Amino acid sequence: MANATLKKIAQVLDISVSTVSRALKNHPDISASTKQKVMELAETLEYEPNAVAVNLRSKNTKVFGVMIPSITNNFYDSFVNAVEEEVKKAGYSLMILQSGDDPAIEIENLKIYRQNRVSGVFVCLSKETTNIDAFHKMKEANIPLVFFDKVPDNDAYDRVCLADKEAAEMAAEALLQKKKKNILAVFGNTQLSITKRRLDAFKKIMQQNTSVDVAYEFAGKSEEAESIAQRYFQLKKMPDAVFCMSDEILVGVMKCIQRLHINVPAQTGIIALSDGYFPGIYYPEITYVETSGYRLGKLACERMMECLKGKEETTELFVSSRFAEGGSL
Amino acid sequence: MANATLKKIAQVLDISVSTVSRALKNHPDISASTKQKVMELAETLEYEPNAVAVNLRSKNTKVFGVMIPSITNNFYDSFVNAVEEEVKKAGYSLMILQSGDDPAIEIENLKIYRQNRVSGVFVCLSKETTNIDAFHKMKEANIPLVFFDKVPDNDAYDRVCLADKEAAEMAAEALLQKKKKNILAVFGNTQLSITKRRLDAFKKIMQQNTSVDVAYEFAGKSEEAESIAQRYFQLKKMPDAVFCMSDEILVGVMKCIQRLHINVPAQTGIIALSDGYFPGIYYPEITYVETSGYRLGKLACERMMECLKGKEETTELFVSSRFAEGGSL
DNA sequence: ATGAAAGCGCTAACAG
DNA sequence: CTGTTAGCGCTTTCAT
Repeated sequence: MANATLKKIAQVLDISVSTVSRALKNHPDISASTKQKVMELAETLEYEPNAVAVNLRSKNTKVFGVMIPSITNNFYDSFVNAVEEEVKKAGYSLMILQSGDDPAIEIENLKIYRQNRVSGVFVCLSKETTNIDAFHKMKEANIPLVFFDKVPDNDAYDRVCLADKEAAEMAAEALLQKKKKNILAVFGNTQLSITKRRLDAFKKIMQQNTSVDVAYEFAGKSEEAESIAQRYFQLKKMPDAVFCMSDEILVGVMKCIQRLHINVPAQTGIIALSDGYFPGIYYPEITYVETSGYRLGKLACERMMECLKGKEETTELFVSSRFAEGGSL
Repeated sequence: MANATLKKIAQVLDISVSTVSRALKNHPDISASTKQKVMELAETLEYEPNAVAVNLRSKNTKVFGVMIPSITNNFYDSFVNAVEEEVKKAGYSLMILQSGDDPAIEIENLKIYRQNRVSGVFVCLSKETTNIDAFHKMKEANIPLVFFDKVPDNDAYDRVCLADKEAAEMAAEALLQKKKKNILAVFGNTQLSITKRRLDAFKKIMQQNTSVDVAYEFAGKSEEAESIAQRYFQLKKMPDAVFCMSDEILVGVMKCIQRLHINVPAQTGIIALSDGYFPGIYYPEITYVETSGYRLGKLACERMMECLKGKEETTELFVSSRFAEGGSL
């Protein structure tokens, strides 16, 4: 007998709906005998509370939105994985919407979140987003927002980010320590704040050391990274190390390395910023500085929970980096 | 003025709630002038219907559940990606829950789906699931179920699957055509129905050709595949081709190939069953038979939509395979 | 063309 | 200890 309701139980037992409601919640007011009768009947009727009704009443859906450019991406995956794991403990579920890096869809999605009265939204901005007015509406609707990874340049919002600066610095220092002199550094889309932060930090370290040659290149996709690498490794003076800002770039560079049968680390060293999966699929494994989507997810959850508790001040939080020795440098 | 309601609009305009409701829906009964007034006010008040209330009333949440072992998996990703893309067109959203390959969590998750009165659930069984009684309850609750990939062995359910048989056959035939004589065939967890189907089909083709030597091995994870490959490639008589049942296995095998500096395809050929991303990251690119999570997602959606329209008979549907030449065979 | 009323399933203030 | 009542926001007969 599926889809039993409080009303049905009340009718069978000839008591009031509110008594049933309270009994099921183990309310102290209700007598033990009534409680038992109710509980038993609920059991046999396989009663399950209607979350939709509860939501309407309580004005709390216990659902978080997660908006990402695309779910087909290792980094966002592990973020989502962490968030799902974490919020489930508090009885929340996730409503995941992809923006496809399209600001118009992004706005659409926010509307869906509003209409569904989600308890909060985790958002990673699309590459194309420049105007964040649409996000103000969420504030007005009292829906807390926690931005992650691609975050707006605006102190009015809560943001959790990778420690891009720190990570890029660690990688740069590792390169210097290994006495690399002729480095190819491949970064991603220059539009992105994460690219800028990583680039600035990397450059800063490198500039302290004038004896090192660094070529800076930018690739939006794996294929571009591959052809950039191809170009550099065909020079008479091959790079003695490559820095890859992301997994996507690493994958492109490594394809070139395989194509040209370049020996790592003998002929050239490789270091990447990565979440950790891709560095492990190559031999030798790639040395990387961890930028963990998983830990970012956990941090974002912490922050979200604080928002729910009514924290007012917005902050920008960072996930620290970790150096992981592979064997490629 | 966020969170306007029909009631609020009605009060301001001094008309009834039902009129407002109708006006907003462009109901023919309502006069043009009233409609206009209502629409305008709704606009300025930034009225947005409360989906929760609508759901309660209509008993239709317009949310689908998606239950997968883990979201951190390329194949499920592309499945989810396709589903999200597709159902959005019909105004549905997704509630994704991970089972972590734990049957107990699976049951928990079903409960969450029931309580939230989702319109249907897409489910990929966990590796460990043997008893599917818990899924019967969903039927009783009138929540349609569409199983995908790891499906129960039970005709009472709707299932959409990869054409495992066909795909394995295509790969086997490609190996024969290339005159490979000493093949290492690595499959996944023997418990899984998908492993069985692929293995059976592959074996059947191979057995028709007695002059070919095939070693069958099984690996639960990438690392195991790697060490299996390692073992075989250290034999005096190296395999002249490797068949990889999945991306996970391919990744493991390729790591070994890199470690031992084996030349592909000169020294050994590689062929895989894959969704297409991983084969493309190696050089030469890996020849594979496509088993697309994306297309599976689309198919699953079609089936779900039919269920919603009240189709009674359950079916098992297959996504056809496609041969993709890489250069590794 | 519009309104009143009932109800989706649940909770909680108030009353007894 | 239990019941009555009201209401969350919306849709939909049924009247008028």
